[in-house]
Amino acid sequence: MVRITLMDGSVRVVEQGTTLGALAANISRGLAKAAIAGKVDGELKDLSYPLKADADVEIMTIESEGGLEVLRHSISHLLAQAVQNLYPGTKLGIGPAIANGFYYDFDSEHVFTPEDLGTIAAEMARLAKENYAYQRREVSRAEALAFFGERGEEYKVELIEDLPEGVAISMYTQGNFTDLCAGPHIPSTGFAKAFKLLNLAGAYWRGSEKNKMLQRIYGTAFAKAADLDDYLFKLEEAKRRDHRKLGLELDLFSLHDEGPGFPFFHPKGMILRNTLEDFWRVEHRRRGYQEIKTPIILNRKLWEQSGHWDHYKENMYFTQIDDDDYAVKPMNCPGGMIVYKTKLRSYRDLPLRVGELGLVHRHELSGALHGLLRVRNFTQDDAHIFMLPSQIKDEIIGVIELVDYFYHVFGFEYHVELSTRPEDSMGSDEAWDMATRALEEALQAKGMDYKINPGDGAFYGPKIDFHLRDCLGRTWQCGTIQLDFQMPEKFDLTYIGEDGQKHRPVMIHRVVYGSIERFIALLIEQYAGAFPVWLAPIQVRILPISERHEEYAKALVSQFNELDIRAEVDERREKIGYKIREAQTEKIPFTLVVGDQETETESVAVRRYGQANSGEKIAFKDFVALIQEEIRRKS
RNA sequence: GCCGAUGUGGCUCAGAGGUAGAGCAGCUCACUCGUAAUGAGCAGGUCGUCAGUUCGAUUCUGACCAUCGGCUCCA
Repeated sequence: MVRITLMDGSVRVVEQGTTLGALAANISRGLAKAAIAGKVDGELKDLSYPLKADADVEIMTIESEGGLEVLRHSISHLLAQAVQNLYPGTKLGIGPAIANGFYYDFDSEHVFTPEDLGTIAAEMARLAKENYAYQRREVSRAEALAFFGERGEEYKVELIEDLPEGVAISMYTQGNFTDLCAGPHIPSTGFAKAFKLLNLAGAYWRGSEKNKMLQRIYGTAFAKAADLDDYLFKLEEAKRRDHRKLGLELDLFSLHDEGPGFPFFHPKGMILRNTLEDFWRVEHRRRGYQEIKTPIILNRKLWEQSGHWDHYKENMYFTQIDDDDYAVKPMNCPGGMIVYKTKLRSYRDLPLRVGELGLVHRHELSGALHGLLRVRNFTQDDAHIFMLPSQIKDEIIGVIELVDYFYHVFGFEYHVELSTRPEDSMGSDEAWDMATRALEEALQAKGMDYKINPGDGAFYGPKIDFHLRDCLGRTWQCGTIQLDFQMPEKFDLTYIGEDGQKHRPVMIHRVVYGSIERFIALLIEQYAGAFPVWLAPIQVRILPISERHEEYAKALVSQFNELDIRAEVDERREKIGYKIREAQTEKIPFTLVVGDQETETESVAVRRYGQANSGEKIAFKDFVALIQEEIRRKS
């Protein structure tokens, strides 16, 4: 007999060899039905796993988060089975569960088309109905190599060869299909009830562009059909928030063949930009930042000195002036270095916080361009902080707090990553260690959760990245803090210390928005285009009922203008319903209807965006107070 | 850059080997109107670009460009 401790702390004594499935049945009939896998002493196991010794056990149901992952992973095997049935000779890559579903990579003679997805899904449904059991078998390395080698599964062979010594190698078989897999899996294919194949993509084997490109099929799966429908509906909803669609509809910006990756900002988009920049300037001035502007094109020698020529050339654009080589700046820092060096600095000047809204150009691969989220020129809300080594931690904490404050104002949730030394980089290991440790300590001092991103730092230093989410759940790096011991060295930056001697300052590169363009894209999606009043390109639209109310409407507009409130009149000879509809379509926060009653009483009938059946009449001066308060609160 | 898909008036989309349509938007006219579309009329496209096949191509083929979904890369 073995003693099993369950999640709730209760203990069951069962016969040795009892399977997890039998244990679940022993606990309750409901659990037996919902169970798909389990955890034994924290390790994921199939329901068929026999309990050999005393253990802590958790039975996982299909509804639980871990359970959903098991289900999705199992359905990726089902996908592979269907594909190999339909397209014999297809070789298998990998097929994991991912955040919202799963994928499987294939190497096939057949080029999959979107139409094939329906055929494959039908085959999957057929296989699910057959209700094959997922049977686990542990094998020796030699046996596994022989099995997959015989079948020409070169990718599986490569995976097996890379498995560490001593690890158990297992294979799962359902019907005529066997895959190399650690498991666990659902008991049988019949559990796959609600799944959908979503799209096709190319993906390099093991994520390296040096390898062959495989064909990846993405899909998703849920415990029940209602959950799947719900998810598919949310995907559709998300498309409505897409900043590329809303940017066009709301007339904020446009992209053209004449400048791929070089966005054009329209008047309304400029209001957004300028509002964000104004806010940025106010908040930075308050925190002791100064502002500079450095040139966009600078001499080749500068880029050689900074190390960009050696480490960043592929991403840069070049030009010639009077037979000399110049580069268009991909970063603002070298310009900032030059400004620092324009005079002798004292330790009393430090920390020196110097900001720059700088337009940088970077050559991104054509296939990577994406609306305003990935472009080839963008404005960084950059700043370089020059400081004493003793000021590092406090300065980093100051930036972390600043970023947190900004994102909070816009209602963004974010996650943080710490990126360490990349392969192509400069400087000593000691300097990198010191810098990485300083960033880590600051994060710990703030009690922040963070993920480590090995080898993803800038070529001159490690960094803390702040990631925001787009409407489809993809995350984008926005804010970043990069600690740099290299540039001060390269440019021989100095300050005069208390001892009257020259010393080397340390510097931070940091951005809060990251890229104004990217931040605007995420804002559009965050608010679904319905901006809070302080950001809205048009804050108030006045709709006169008829021609005789136009004069009053115009008088209101000039009063709003006096107060820096962005207002306009819709003077078209249209019915009020038509004008209301249009103002709502344009997501204008406040629509004011003015007719005889309002004209006579110096009032306005207020309709807020998204609120039907309103039209509350209030005095004009009361409305002004209301909107001013809302602008002030940035809500 | 790589894999796949797409590319028709400002926008959303239909269409066929014989030289293009709809709705919305725009313009004109009428209606002067109280909270999500008043009616009528007009105008607007060398069908992404460049080659090729053909008596003839926007429709077939190829190359290129751009966009979309990924991979890679990064703010």
